Amino acid sequence: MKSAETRENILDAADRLFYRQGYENTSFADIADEVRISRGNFYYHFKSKDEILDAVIEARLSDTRDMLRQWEADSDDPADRIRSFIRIVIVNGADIERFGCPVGTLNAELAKLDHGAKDNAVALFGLFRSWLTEQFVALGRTEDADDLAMHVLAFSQGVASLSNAFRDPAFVEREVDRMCRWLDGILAPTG
Amino acid sequence: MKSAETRENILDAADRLFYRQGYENTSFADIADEVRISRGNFYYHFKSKDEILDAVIEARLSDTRDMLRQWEADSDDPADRIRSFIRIVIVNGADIERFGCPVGTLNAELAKLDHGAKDNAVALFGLFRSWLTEQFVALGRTEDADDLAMHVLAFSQGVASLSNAFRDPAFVEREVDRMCRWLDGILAPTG
DNA sequence: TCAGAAATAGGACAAATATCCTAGATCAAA
DNA sequence: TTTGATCTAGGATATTTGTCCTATTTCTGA
Repeated sequence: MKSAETRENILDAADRLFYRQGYENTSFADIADEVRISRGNFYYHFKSKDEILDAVIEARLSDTRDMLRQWEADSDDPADRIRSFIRIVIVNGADIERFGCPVGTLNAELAKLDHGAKDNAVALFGLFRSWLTEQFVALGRTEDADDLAMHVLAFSQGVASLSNAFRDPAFVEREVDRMCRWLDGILAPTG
Repeated sequence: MKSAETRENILDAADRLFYRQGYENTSFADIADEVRISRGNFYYHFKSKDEILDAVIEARLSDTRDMLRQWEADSDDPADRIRSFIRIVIVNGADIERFGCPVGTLNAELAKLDHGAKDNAVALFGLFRSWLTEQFVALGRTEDADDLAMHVLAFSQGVASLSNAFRDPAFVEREVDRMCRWLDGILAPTG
């Protein structure tokens, strides 16, 4: 069945273009050109632009789950896992400099468009949020685990936003270091 | 001369709509409807959409300078001034929940559009950055004043992004408190 | 091999949009 | 009051975009 492959190609191109150009600013023609497919074929696989967006978000959710699982596999230490998250802004530094955080910028755009898929995009944030919360719970911070998770999320969004604006890798590294020190402080409180 | 007034009205409407709907997603018709003016009249005052964007950013730069001056007038204490900045996310909380940070979201959108006005938008960030830097210098942190300024900026961007996603005022307050405690730590180091 | 289903191509179309153009209205100064 | 500049309205246009439709090609199972 060739269908699944074409669908996958469309999805990949849409994912990439939505990230780089934004959802609204990406046309069917853009995607079709990238996949080297006709608009007609396009509509055979996706009935509307909204449907592609839903599928793209679904794919990102799935990819994110895989990444989180990978981080879990990489280390049993919740602190290490959290550090894996903190370092995303370095690992994906080049893309973030050019296009911002894929989660944050999609969410911001959909909020402005008042688009129905915004909740799905928020679910992407939710994935990181609940995963980070789990790690903090595992570290014994049962009561404020969610607050700490949100703090770490906020860090990554702030760094991504300014990285996209000023394009200064040194700033990103400094903030990552600072965040890691903060995490160390969480682990071994001085009080 | 009625001209200046009409131009001002167009600018106000464009500013508001660009913030709420995004630049790309706001059409001339949208602005014209809001101002109750014809498209023709429109083009008498602005030759292109890009020209309006430039003017909007210019206006925001001017408004921001006024706000910073006001904060300077409100207190001679640099720490108080920095706290004024930190509290923006609460003062403008309602708008940020719905539309995100006007600076950050515009910047993100223009980066994706690869729009020439992106540098102007970054200048908006730059205004806050240099102002915050000045305050930290006044606090005696000459060496790392800019780093600290960027850290405070990153805070506001992170909080704005997540506020826009999750719409939780309690989170915003917690992060503001945390940031103020961090600032206190800067002022009176324990070491 | 062959019929029916699946997949693809590309033209057609209506709506939206940025921009242009021209005619009419308004206003300030002589 | 008249004249010329300024301002405004709205139609015209070319382009883009999302969507639909039909014809053709490719694949699959009997």
